[in-house]
Amino acid sequence: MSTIFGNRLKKLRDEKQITQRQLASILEIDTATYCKIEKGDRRAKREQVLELANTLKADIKELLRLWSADKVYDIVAEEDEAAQILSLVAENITNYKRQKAKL
Amino acid sequence: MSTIFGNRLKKLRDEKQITQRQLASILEIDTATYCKIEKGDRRAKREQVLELANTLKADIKELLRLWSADKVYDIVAEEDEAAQILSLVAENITNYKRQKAKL
DNA sequence: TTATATTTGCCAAATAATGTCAAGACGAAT
DNA sequence: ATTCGTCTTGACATTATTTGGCAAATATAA
Repeated sequence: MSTIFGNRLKKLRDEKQITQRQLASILEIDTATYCKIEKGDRRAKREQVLELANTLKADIKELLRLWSADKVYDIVAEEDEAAQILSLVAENITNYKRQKAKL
Repeated sequence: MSTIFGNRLKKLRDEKQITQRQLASILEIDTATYCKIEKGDRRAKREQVLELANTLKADIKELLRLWSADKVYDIVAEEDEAAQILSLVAENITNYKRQKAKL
């Protein structure tokens, strides 16, 4: 699994000098689970991302972006035309927005 | 759910004048299930995509691309910074490839 | 209407994801 | 070398999500 989010999380945690145990406690999960989130073995829940951003005084939008990126990465990394898939999706998103705006 | 793949599938099927029932039979699934795949209510399995491409004489890579795109779309469509997420992933893919090439 | 094709809702089975526990590994002391 | 605290890993139970089938409903033709 991808660790775009986890790596950032660890960096933030190191900067703030907080232990995994402390964060785990705030999220009300086992330290093992938190560890896995940081290592990319488990996915954080959306609400947990918000809680983490809050606790670490980090940019919520940035963390959510990284968190989503991990999910996307895991899907396209397995495909050989990853870049093309991404632009295809970008296209569709744009079209959808354009359509929505027209209404 | 997204229908990038399903729409293409229907188009191909219409062109070839094949019924859902026929395709369902080839995939060895219920027609209802096939219907859902086309409508985007169910996700086809990877092997089913291959089988479909084969049966419809369509470009396997194209179908796989659309199929993956659906999965990605569903993830980023919920986020407000979808485009940024996509480019972030594209970046990471590139970096990874570059790293891999260096070895 | 009658026949065929497509679609929907609901349920059970299969699969995947999440979390905990217990045990192990690593470092920095002492 | 042992102790202490932190971090990591693996196996397992629990939960959530996904999948497929059945039956009924709704089109679409003929």
